[in-house]
Amino acid sequence: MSPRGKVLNDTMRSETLQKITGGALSIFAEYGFYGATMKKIAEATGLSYGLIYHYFKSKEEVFIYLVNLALMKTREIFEKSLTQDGDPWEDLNTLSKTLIEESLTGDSVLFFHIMLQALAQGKHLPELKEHIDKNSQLIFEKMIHVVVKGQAVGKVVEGNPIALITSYLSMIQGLALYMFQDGSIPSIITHEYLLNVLRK
Amino acid sequence: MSPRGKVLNDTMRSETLQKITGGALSIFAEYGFYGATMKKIAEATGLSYGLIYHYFKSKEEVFIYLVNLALMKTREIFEKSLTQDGDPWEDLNTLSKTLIEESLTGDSVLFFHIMLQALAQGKHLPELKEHIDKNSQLIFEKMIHVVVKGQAVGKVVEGNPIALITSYLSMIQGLALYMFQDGSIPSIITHEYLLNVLRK
DNA sequence: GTCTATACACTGATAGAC
DNA sequence: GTCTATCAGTGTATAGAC
Repeated sequence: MSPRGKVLNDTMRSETLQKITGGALSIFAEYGFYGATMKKIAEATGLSYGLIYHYFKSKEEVFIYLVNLALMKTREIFEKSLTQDGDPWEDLNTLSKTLIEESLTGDSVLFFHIMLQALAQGKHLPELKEHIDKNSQLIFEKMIHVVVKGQAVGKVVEGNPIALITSYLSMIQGLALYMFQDGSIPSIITHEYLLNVLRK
Repeated sequence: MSPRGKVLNDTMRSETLQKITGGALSIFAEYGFYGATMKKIAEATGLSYGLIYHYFKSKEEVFIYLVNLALMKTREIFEKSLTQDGDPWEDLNTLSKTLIEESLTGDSVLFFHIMLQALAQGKHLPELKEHIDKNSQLIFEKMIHVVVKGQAVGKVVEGNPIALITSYLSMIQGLALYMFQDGSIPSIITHEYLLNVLRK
């Protein structure tokens, strides 16, 4: 999972490693796991081909490393926004605002694209599927509390909470896909449209 | 675009061609354009490797053919559902019901997966992007009329119609992505959750 | 740590037998 | 129409010089 088995998740070992992961992120996001090649990644970083193998032992390991990074960033957003100690609708508002205004803009959207590629093509990377499933479940559990509480106070629309959350998360992934093609879309989409999914 | 340049879109030339497109559909849907190989496709059809090249001149041509098929099926659904001569909300209800209950179930979902793969990785197939953009625009135009009319009669929520439609279409693509992983989700998602995006 | 050169398998596409 | 055999090019990963 982690390169050379010693790198911590919070701080990168060296500047070179940052260059590699940065280049790999953009290439994997654009071409997917199979379409990305080590040659393209090397060219994107400006470094030499063989050097990547000094930091990662395989292409698959680079990809899994980046997906885990994306999973961590995503979970962090959900955990920070859903404080669960005040108005549940306020939590959902903060979450939606953060997702639309921060996660789906600039370079941050690359992490969503990586997730997209992992979901669309990662069926044959078992280790990947495990991590994704585990993290998705944690996010789901976190949201269920807020949604149910929101329904109790009459702010969230009726319906199966699992179905509502699935709808919500689906729209985010779908929006990320749209922004893949056309970068001009985000400007007209505000968090209010995302909240429409849950609003009573 | 069309195999050997003479095949009509409505009727397949032979049973063999159907086998090829069927196998190719499932492989492309699962692996994406780059991850799919002609060998895998041949194995999925049960036919020999070289035979595919008797019907299509390249892997790219097979993919583009299938994406166009998916685009046509998608457009057909939108055009049939949005009659535009009655209650606009009724149109949106019909559309949502068809999408959830027919398009996102069984083998039909493979066409959405193909679209997903094309959107996620088709940036470097220019011919593809053209067709997708053209068809997307037609769908958008068709929907705008209904959404604006729905807002006029107070059934559709306020907001930028383009943003509302983008939200709606994003959720569908996102749901297709979810069903890629977990086939059990569709059972709890009804068209009502999709309509929540537009409901006032 | 960083680079170039290379081994080796796989892929897309073609040729040609039946 | 259908098949097997094959070619040229590309891809991952490694070896080894500096």
